[in-house]
Amino acid sequence: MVIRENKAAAPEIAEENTRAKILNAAGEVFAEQGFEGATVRAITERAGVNVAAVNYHFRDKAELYTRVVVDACSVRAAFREAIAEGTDSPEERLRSLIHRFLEYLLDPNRPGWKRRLMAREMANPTTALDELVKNNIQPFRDEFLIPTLRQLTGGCFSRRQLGYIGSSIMGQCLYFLQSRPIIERLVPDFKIDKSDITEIADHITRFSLAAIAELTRQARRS
Amino acid sequence: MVIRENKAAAPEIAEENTRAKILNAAGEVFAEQGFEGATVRAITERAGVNVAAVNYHFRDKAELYTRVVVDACSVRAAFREAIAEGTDSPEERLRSLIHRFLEYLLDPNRPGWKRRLMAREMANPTTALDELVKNNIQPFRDEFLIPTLRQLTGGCFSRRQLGYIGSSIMGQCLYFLQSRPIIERLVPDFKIDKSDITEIADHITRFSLAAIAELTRQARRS
DNA sequence: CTCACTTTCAAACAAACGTTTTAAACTGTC
DNA sequence: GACAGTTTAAAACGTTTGTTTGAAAGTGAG
Repeated sequence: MVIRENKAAAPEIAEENTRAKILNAAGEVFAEQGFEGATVRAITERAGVNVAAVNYHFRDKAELYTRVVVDACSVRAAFREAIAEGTDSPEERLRSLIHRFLEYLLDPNRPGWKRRLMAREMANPTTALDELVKNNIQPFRDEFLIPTLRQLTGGCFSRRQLGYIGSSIMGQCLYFLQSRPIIERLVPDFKIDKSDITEIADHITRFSLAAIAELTRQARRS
Repeated sequence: MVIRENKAAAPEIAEENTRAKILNAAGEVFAEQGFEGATVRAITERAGVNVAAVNYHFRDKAELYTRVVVDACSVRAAFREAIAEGTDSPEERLRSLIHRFLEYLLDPNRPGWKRRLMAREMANPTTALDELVKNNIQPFRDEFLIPTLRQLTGGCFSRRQLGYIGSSIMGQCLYFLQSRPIIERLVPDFKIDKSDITEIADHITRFSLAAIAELTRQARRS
């Protein structure tokens, strides 16, 4: 039985090789050219495999795209665990949420094409965006961010207002993913590495906590 | 000579008709499908003209796209004048800037395809984005927003920090353009009309002024 | 009405595209 | 080595695409 175990594993690895090559190459080409602009021949050429391999390993080009995009947008396991971790104060909690969200959006250790594909998907949605929102963004917002904001503001604001505050925070974070092409044109030599993410997160946290504190003060005064 | 003037005008009007039809139809189709996904036949069918008309009136599909996108991103004349208008206080000025920027991004009186095309262009840049940034976004940021922030903060922050504050404000505004597909999935029945723009602008102004006031206070205390 | 220019149109063109087909090569089991 | 199943490859297929072509129709001036 142990020998059979080994045998079953071997073809899996071989299959993974061509298939993995296609997935990676496809990710890059789709990120650069979008779905329509990317050709199966460009992808297979970059992968170093034969053009028929796409239809052997995937039903068609569209299925390849969906798989690649879903993978790019999928949550890193660490993300959900990290945002679920308890932290001491609501301030600290918001800080943590913002840091984690930015890490999810901008992780420099992930291939750049995943980040770019995610940005593309947000602008030109396919069904993958449904998954991205349902699995990652909506839980982040509804289960963690808004409740934290409710704590921070001590019940001073309506659900609608908390929603707007939430969008202000998410908008600041998403700016660095979605407006990257704009930023690069505004700020020469713009790049994001680990320390930049921390700096950005620190700024957004400071700015947002300051806003919340002041808004809460004003609300309590009236 | 006057008669020749009239004659010259007449064919211009006729030419504008087919050409305008193509531009409008192209705008819609490019907004829906992107450059590669949009076919010349889909565009001409929607425009109700012959497929060869595209090459008669425009050099090729790419030139049609560029013209359409540049038009979609072009500044409304009122926008530049409005943001150049003097206002009383820096607070009022920031309010005005935010309102105008949002109106530029989200104007419900403009065809929806222009807004969607602008969002697409930001995610998948062509040369049109260079123009958009250079003509609209960079002046807005560098000539109006940052100087206003400098006034509001009374010289407490470095250029870098003012840049971050600027990005926080712009990120909040761009969120409602760029993350529209996300918002629509988070918030059922989401729509933006004139009063929504005002409400959003009011929120972003309040949030941002509160943040700036508090951050400035903290900076002065240390 | 003639003429020159403009605009429109249908057909054609050449290339590209995603996909299919078929056979060869590969792999693993008995 | 035979066999069955998997994987790879090149060629072919049918369709689509952007563009070109050549002629007809339209327009306006003299």
